[in-house]
Formats: sequence, C-alpha cells, structure tokens
Amino acid sequence: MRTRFAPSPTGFLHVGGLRTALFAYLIARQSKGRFLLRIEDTDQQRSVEGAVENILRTLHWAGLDPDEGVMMSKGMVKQEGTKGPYVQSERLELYQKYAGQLLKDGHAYVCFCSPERLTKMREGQMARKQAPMYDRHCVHLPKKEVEQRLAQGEPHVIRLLVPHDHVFTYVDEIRGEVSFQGHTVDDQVILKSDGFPTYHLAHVVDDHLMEIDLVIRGEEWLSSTPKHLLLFERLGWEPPKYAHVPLLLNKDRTKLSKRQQDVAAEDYIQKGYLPEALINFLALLGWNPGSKQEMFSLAELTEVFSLDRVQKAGAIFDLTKLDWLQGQWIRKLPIAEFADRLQELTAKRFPGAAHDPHFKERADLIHERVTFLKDGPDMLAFFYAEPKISVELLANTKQKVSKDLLPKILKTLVETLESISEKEWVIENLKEQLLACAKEEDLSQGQLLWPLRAALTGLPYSPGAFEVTVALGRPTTLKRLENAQKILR
RNA sequence: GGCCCCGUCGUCUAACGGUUAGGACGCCAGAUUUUCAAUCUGGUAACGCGGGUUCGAUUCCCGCCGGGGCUGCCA
Repeated sequence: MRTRFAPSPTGFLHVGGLRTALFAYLIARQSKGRFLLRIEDTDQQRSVEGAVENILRTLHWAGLDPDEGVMMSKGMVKQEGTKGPYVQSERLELYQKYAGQLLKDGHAYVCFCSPERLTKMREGQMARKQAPMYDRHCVHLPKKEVEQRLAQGEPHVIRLLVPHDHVFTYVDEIRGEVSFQGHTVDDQVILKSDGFPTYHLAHVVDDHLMEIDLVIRGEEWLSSTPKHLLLFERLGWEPPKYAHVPLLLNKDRTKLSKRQQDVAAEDYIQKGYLPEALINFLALLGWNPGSKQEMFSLAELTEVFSLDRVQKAGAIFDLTKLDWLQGQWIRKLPIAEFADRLQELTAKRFPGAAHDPHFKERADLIHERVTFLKDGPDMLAFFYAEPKISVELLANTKQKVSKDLLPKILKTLVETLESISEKEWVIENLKEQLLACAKEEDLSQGQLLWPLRAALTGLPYSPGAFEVTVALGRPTTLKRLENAQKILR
C-alpha cells in the first residue's frame, strides 16, 4: 500500500500530525508498501522558512523516515521518487491543466466575484440563518463574456460545479458508511486567483498521480470528502480509500490547541521524552491492540496495527500516561545505551564524567530511579563534585537520627569502615560489617545508614548507602565522613 | 443556524444481545525498604437521557441531550 503524510510547512510538526504520520507509516510498512512525504505549500502566505527541515528532522527522530517524496539526505532536503515533484508549489502547471479540463468539460466554472461581494453574500445568508454557500452568481455568465473578461485579465477563480441532486456515499476505513446530500455541498474554489490550487484540487491531483491507495488524514477533512470524491469522478479517476482519524483534544474537549498546551512534537523532544515513549503514547491514543499489551515498539506496532481498531471519538491529549510510558521505556533501555546517552549529558556539567571508567556502573545505580535523562546529572553529581552537607540533612526525624546522636554515629561509621581494607571493600562485606556494627551499637539500620548515605551524597534521596559506599571507594568515603564530622563542630 | 462525525471509570480504552461491565494510567491503602524511586498486592471509579425491538440491552433502531469538526481564493 502506498500511503502519504502531507503536512503544510506552516511551522513545527503538530503531535496530531505526528500521529497521523505514524498511522500512515505503519500501514505502508506492514503492507510492504511505501510511505511518502509531500509538502502542501499552496498557501504562500502561511509558509514558514525552515519548516520542512523541522518536519523531516522530527519524523526522523520518531523513526518515521519517508521512503519517497521529500526527504532528508546528509542534512539536506531533497526529493526522491518517480512521481514528483513532491512539493505542491512545483506542480502548478499540473493543477492548472486539470482545472482547465474540468472547465472544458463543464464540471467547473470561472467566477469573478470579489472577496468583498462574497463576504457580503455570506453575511446576508447568515443573517437569514441560511448556510453560507456560494450563490452561483457566475455560473450562468455567457461564454463570450467570460472569455472577454478573462482576456482583459480580470481576477478570477475556478469553482467546482456540484450537482445538487447528487448523493455522495463512501465507506470510510474507520467510520464505515458516510453520506452527504449534494445540495449541502458548496461550489468550492479549486483554483485561486493567484494560480495556486486549493487543498481540494491539489489533494485529488497529487494523490491520484502519486498512486496513493489510502489517504489517512484528520477528521477535520471529513466534511470536504464529497468534494474530493466528485473531483475524482469528474476527472475519471478511481478515488483512494479514506481513513479519517479522530482529533486530539484539549482537556475541555476542544480541538487540541497551542493556547492550552504544547502541541509541537518538538516541545516533547525538548522535554526529554524518548521517541519510543511518544510514539507508543500516540499509538495508544485512539487505537488499541485488542490485547492487554501496553508497550509497543515501532516494530511491534507495525506488526499489529490496524485501522479497524482505531477509535471514532476524539481523545484528550492527557500526558499522565505518557510520563508512565517514558519511565517504562527508559528503564527498558539496555544499560550500555542508557549509560552512553547519559554520559554525554553528564559530561556537559561535569567534564570528568567524559572519561570516567566507572561511568557505566554509576549510571546503573540511577537507571531505575530516573524518568528523564536530563535528571541524571543531578543524581550523579556527588561522584564528580564534593557534596554540600549540613547538619539538617545528616539528622533525620523519620529515621530517628537526632543531632545529638550524630557524633556517635559518625564515629562508629568511621571506625567500622576504617577497619575494612581496600580489598574487602565490596558490597556483601560492607553490608555484613555495617549491619553487625549497628546491632552492636544498638542502632537501627536507618540510624546508621541514613547519615552515611547523606554524608556521601549530600542528597535527601539517592541510590542506597551500600551501593554508594562501594561506588565511591574507600578513600573518598572516609574523607567525606571526616568532612561530616567537621561540620558537627 | 446548516451539514457531518461522535458519546463506557477523571484519562486512554475492552466488550461485537446474556460478563460480578475487563485492562492500563492516575489516585488511595498495604507490602518491600537505609532515603527517593522502582517493584508487588489490594482498593476507588463508567455504560448521557427517554422510548422502542427482544425472553434479555452498554451492545440493534428512533428521538432527545451533550461534545466536536466543517461551513475561507487556510490547510
């Protein structure tokens, strides 16, 4: 199956767009077809510089690289494929040609109405509580007059002539049968006065010429589908299948908007979400596997995805589950990969981390405790910088460590640990010795271990006391305990 | 206003006439524990309303209500 994603380069890639792209990608992959990327830049005003690069980069991040059309190669945007160009502004003659054909066959007509007249017309219709629709003012202009005005270069558009007695019915891949009465469908402009096509004509011409089998797009297009169906019919082409996916919603169930929360995929990248997590989350918004499985890699999705399990209703874009998935995916990262990614990040704060031979073991200590990679450096800070410790931190009510008790505890810790040689400095042994010592001194485990951990890390929470003691090594451990003793005085 | 789409826990969802309406996230409680997480166990919570059809409706039909999308020479 050939599917496509066809964004407008009007800014950053919207998460809803990313989801649509994901679905199209999955269908193409699982049917061993192709996933195309086409740029819909027919609105010159709204095109934004750099938007194409950004869209491509985001798709790449998500693992959804297109295999035909507009793509990225060595950091440069280029087009690949035999059905191009894949940028609509480069296909103008094509649209004009087909618009001319429709005109010639009487399926479309030239309209000279000014924007002012149209506005006035609509206002009148609304005041009369009528549906705003073009009143066909220009439909019956004598052929001669049309030619004459055209020859004089009068601004005009081309409109699709919609037969009012026509009933449009089609079977949507997600919604089933949908139908519209012809008289409720407007004579839409298909070619603008600047010679650019509107979405409607461009979509039909391109998806036919690019041999797209299945159009997956947002639900906002559902009500324009009859126009597209008519265009295919009038051009003598077979229409593709359509799948209108439900919209992503704000908390108040309105269409997801920038006003209420971050909608650019870019925002989520910057917040540190893993592509695996975002993709997994997006897939589960509006689609379900029909099983109890919650975590899906892109490969697994390709395996089991199907449009008939896509929800009809819109889904609120609620991030709580995304955070959970993020935690799941980060813990699922193999330790080597987790360490690699974290090392780079940590080295930016602590250059020493770059060549730390023990980095992997250290990273492993926080693997289960971290949800975002960017929280990692803070959690590893005590390995690369002297921790700031205070009496307030060393004492802890919950652990029943009072300030009065601290000198004794620290002294005990120092004595016990000093008695352990470098060679015996392994977790099992430390555990055995320290626990025995606690018992001897009539201290609870918490009373002994909280000050140890706090003195070593300077943090209210961190990996366990034994793990930290081993990871830091004997000299550093003893030095930090001495420092702790000093601040008591 | 018109047209179209939609309606199960707070959220994402399962169910395709008969279930104690299931799962996940969240939340709450407990377990574990040297802290924080993580992990495990348990709990909380939903079929929008009214009519039909049927022995039986969350499920099928109709109406209402509610929500959304479209209604541009934007996509």
